[in-house]
Amino acid sequence: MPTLEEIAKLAHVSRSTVSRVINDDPDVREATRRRVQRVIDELGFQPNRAARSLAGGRMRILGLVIPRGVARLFADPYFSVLIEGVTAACDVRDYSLMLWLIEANDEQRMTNQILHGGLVDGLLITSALPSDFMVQALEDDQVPYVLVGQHPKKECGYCVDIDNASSAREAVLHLLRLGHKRVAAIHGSDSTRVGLERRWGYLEALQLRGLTPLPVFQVEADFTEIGGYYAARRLLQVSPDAIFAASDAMAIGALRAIREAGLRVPEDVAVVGFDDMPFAAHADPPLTTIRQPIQHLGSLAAEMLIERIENPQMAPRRVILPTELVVRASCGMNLS
Amino acid sequence: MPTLEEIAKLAHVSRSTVSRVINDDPDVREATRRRVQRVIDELGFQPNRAARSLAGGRMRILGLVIPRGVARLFADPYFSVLIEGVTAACDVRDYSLMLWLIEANDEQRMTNQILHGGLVDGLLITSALPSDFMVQALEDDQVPYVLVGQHPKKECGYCVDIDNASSAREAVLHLLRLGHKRVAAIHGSDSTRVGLERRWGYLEALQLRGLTPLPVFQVEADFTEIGGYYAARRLLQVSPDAIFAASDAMAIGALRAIREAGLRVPEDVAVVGFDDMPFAAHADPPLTTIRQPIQHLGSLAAEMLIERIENPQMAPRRVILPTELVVRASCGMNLS
DNA sequence: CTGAAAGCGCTTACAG
DNA sequence: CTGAAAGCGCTTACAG
Repeated sequence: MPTLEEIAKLAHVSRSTVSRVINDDPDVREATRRRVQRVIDELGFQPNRAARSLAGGRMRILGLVIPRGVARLFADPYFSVLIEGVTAACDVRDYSLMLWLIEANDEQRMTNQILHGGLVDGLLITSALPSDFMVQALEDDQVPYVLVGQHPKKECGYCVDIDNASSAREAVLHLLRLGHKRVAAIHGSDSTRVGLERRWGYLEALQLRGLTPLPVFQVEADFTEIGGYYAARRLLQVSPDAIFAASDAMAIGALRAIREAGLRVPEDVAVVGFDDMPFAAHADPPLTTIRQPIQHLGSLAAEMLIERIENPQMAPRRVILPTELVVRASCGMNLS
Repeated sequence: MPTLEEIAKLAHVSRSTVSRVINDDPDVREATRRRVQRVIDELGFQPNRAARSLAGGRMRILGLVIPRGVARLFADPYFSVLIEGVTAACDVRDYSLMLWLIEANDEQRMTNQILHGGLVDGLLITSALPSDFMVQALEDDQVPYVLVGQHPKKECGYCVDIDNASSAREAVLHLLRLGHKRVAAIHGSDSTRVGLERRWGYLEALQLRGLTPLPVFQVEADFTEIGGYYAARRLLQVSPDAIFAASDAMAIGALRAIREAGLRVPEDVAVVGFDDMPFAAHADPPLTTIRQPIQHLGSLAAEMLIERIENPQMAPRRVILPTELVVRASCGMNLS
């Protein structure tokens, strides 16, 4: 691989000029630029990243931090799709993506290592993750970051998210509109923001229709299929005619429990999920759910982070992306 | 963030010595090492990665290249789990992981960009991906790489894989042992190595038992759930009593088709999958399948790559990891 | 619009 | 066992 120096020699210019061409500096005469570019193309020159970073103070690398355990549990497809969005945005802006799966207990060591050492210019962090420690470290060290989803406690300055509460409310209102009377919920843990907010949505919907939420109609699970399965088994004892599950994975588990109980979906029990994971459309029956724009969240977060990196003065910004109720067969379609 | 220079000053040594301490050079007096280390710890010093790389010629970064389309289609969990294995190995050896999802048509540009520019010291490549172009470029440029799975055409020098053919053979032999007579196959495309080899295994098993493979009992699909669904619908027209699906996703599709046809699994039609994806155990009924040690493949590949990076003379090495037949309910358990 | 020069923060022979 | 010095390949004011 040639160096910038050699390109300069062959193009009969200085290193400075080659550097300017590489960096799209407008102050280069067109003829010069073309001459240099031709040499670059001929030799297939790629500027050395380490040198560029050392001299320029920027790596053009974003870090994406995902909690290891959650990556498996919560929803594999979520992270796959998120990564797709992030890489798409990175490609456009000529950034690269560095990935960390971090252990909850290893957070402190990792944080230090990731934040400093200058390997990345900024961090994309999934909301489930950051401990107070980590968020504080990010703030203190003035490392550019963007949260995907909001932090459980703090109001985050820089994040992209959806409105979990109003989305859940829409899902439940849909069930109520269809005539279901005994709408139960499998909700995620209240210790997660997502769990809490989606549960609020459920409660709001009932209250909007003058219904009293019954404790026996609300069972907590851990966002997994198996968790949803057991939660649904408990709920079936009180004969709901509809179940709102706070994640598609839990909804799938509920479908299984309902089938095993010899009941039909949606005739006996309607089900609505949340997320619109790829498998939701292929469930039996296909799952009515709330579509999260996951890929868009990823690309938006990356774009926001890059903007923040390139403009450290950027004011805090919280973007809430709209969701969409995707009506399929599991909710009992209203044909009137 | 302090620099090495400042550490040197505070510890009353030269930069060289600080550098040696950081890099675990054994030729440092114990007392000196301790003194320097203390200053490092006190200031939380992290050596600058760009500078380190530029001077040392190594980034301590591995690149993982995944085809974008396939990432979604083939099996999300596969890549999630693979990444878990890779990052685990990286953590141990103090490497970081860079991720690229690349478009098939964008391969050439990406290859050039990834290979040169020195952003990564080596590449981990999923076998589905590399075109002849890419593999050739890797060889020509002497970039250290390790394939996960084998290349469709070339005998790869450095790769980790499973034995697809013999694993598939075991799965089908298991069905035959259970007394199934009319064993059909939903196989992947012959244009993929995985598809081809798993199909071989199916054919071998039949032939070992003196059975003649019938063309109508073999339907090709694309490794997806929906593909498996349609393939199974076709197969059901010729009344198989068992179906070997070359991936769990396809097996799930087959389960759905069988259920829709009013047949029971495994009483009417037994089903065996391949991969042991997380969802296989929660299928209805739970899916008998071949367990791939995906995480282990990932960590082994990363270790092999790091070894190759640190010892460019490393001889070619192909490691085949064992698989395991996981018997669940979908195959019709033999209780004798 | 272009070039000469300093500097980014490390590593690594080379001396001693 | 330790230090002085060169060098890794770029970027970026500063001149002109």
